[in-house]
Amino acid sequence: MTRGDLLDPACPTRRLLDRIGTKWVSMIVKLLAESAGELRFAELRRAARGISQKMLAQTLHGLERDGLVARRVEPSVPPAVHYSLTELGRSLVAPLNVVREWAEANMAAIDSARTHYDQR
Amino acid sequence: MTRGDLLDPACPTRRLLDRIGTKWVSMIVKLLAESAGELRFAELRRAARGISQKMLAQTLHGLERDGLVARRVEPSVPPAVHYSLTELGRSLVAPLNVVREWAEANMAAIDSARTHYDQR
DNA sequence: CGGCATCCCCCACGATACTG
DNA sequence: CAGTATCGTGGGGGATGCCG
Repeated sequence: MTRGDLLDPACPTRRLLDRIGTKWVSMIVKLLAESAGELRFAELRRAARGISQKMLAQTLHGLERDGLVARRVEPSVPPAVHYSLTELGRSLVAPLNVVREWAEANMAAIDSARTHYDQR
Repeated sequence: MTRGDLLDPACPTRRLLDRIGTKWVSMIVKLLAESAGELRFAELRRAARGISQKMLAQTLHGLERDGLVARRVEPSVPPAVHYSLTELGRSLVAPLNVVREWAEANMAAIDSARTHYDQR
């Protein structure tokens, strides 16, 4: 077991960051968490401003593959596909919120540091 | 203000993840946090197995620019450069630990989900 | 409606080499 | 020792178009 060994490529944290660090994951998890239920593909597409069809589908498939998101297909014409968080997915919401709170509290400081640094 | 609007490219969380999500950041922050003091370039290089000189330098500069890491040059021959976490950097350790704990607790479940998914 | 398929670009990252 | 410089590549990601 490589527990705690962030230096190892197999380290859980490193692998998790490889996933949730990807551009759209935290956004989609947040949208599904707030919806408190299911969202359709088009609804997600509208809500996630700026995302391309390709990346939305790709991200959702990745999340489904990881067991974080459930996909339910309604056999109608035209087809309706609904996405929701699994229990595992919901358990990730709290950790993400911690990160979000830190970011909201400290990104201004980071920006400020950056500006000063760049002006030297 | 774009507070809480993860959908906005200017959103703090999104921008933070763009930073700490980068391959080596969490690793270096962890090493500096555990050292409880300063580490030299070569020490970091040895500790962060697999990192290239280039990426180590690049990541450290990025962290310094963001005010998360302090750099202290000892004017000797050969030169000795010491890196440490700033207060801002140290404040990021706790949120990262939350993510790490979630990862350690749940990555097995994710891997399991992935395996099952792939075998269908 | 909910996707794949395709093309293309850019940049994170690695490998190697060189310097004060 | 602690870096820069340069080159090359893989894959993340966008734009567009087609399909059941």
